[in-house]
Amino acid sequence: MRNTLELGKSTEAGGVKAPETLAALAYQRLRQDIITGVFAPGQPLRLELLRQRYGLSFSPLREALNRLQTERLVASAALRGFSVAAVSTEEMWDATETRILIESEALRRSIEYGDDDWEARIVSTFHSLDLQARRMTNSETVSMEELSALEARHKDFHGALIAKCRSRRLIDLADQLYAETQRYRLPTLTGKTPATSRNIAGEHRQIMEAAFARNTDEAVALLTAHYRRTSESIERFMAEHMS
Amino acid sequence: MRNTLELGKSTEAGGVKAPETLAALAYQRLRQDIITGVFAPGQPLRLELLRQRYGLSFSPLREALNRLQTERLVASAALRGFSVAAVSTEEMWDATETRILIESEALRRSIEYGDDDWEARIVSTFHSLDLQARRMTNSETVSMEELSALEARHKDFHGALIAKCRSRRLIDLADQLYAETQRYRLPTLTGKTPATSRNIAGEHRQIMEAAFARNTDEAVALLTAHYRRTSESIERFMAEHMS
DNA sequence: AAAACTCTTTCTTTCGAAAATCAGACATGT
DNA sequence: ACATGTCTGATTTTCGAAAGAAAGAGTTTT
Repeated sequence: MRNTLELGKSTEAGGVKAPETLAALAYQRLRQDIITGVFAPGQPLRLELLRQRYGLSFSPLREALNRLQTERLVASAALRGFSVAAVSTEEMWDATETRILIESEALRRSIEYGDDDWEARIVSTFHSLDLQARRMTNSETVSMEELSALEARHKDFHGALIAKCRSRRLIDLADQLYAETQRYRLPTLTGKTPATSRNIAGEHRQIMEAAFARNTDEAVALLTAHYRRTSESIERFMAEHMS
Repeated sequence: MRNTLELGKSTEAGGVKAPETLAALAYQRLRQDIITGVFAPGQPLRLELLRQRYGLSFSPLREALNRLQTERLVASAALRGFSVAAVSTEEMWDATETRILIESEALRRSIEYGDDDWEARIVSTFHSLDLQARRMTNSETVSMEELSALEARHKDFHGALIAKCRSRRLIDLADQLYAETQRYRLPTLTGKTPATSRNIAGEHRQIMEAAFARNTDEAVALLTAHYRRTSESIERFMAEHMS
């Protein structure tokens, strides 16, 4: 009896491609479940548990876990299996500052090489993000679906900013670091829903406008401040609420 | 019958740790064989072949290949297996410029935080590298062992420069990018043995001295020029010798 | 001859069981 | 009581076989 490789064919929005092997499927689902906090930081990832949860065998799970390990979302001890990577302010800051380094350079190059198409995509993703954010501030209840939709739009916007940097490596690294830092912004960790404390939309707009004005240094400074503020806010929260 | 996990216990020099699982062993050996050109760029990596070559089963090999894929040393098509990542001037330059970005920042921080211990290690590794290089320029024949010894010393020196940057991520990224760029410096690709065309030792010494003088901008500029010169030289060679 | 189809071969991918290892409980001796 | 050693159950890691997919050869059809 075998899982007959009938995988989701829909090429969904938000940059998620249909997996072509079970290992790729395991990677996507595990990654998502770690990023969204379904599995808590530090929690052991027992193979048997995952096998049941995803209906897969050891091999594809193991491959997925190995990939996630190199992305620092999963930790593993020699013969003691895997666990969700732990969180700490040190790790958060290292991820944040590395992300700033990568995205600053990527943004510089994108501004240099960016064309009409680039601007169009930024405007479009900014608008989608803004719309989703407004929709959520108006309603009292925030569903899980809306939260992940907001997250997807947010990711799209930041992706659009650096899309024209002409470096596969910078884009992939930004992607990785986005996933790492996303874990720290989770309501399960910070207790509050995003977009409440600061004027996030305003910061995004400022970055966009500086980029369009080809004001490179200004755009980079704004982006840097944007990321540092977020991490500082999380650091404050963690200091208060965790012993 | 099973491979009884009796792994090399010796903690060898050059930053190679004894593997604790067969998957880790497979990773190390495969990585080395790809970096040193035992497997040519673009060459398919058939599982059966690897199984025989390393005396391992599919599972550990597959895990190793997956890890190497995220490091861009191995490429894989959906259901068509793995192959050694192809080489191209575009990829080389992307790797080079990304490396410059990472190591420049890492060097800046290392200079800021570096202590006596840091300087000592740089002096020591520079000396070892210099010694090995002199040994090789004097003798006519260059053995494979000497070449890999030189490579190890070279890696140690560049590692020592950025060792005190206080960022796991920057160090690991530098490591990865070192491996990527190393493939382009291979005699099998460039035709010539290293350290012949330029005054490599002199460039290294300049970087070291600028770092010790806490002349940050100068050190970074020298390091950048060092890497760009190498890639330019390889690019010239490739343009001449490959159609 | 070109296109479409089937068959065969080759290879990857997945599975589930077997082996190896670890962690903790229990017992033994000092 | 405190080490020290052994056993046991849980878990990871590895293996080899089986299933599935792709590429190419040969065959038939248009």
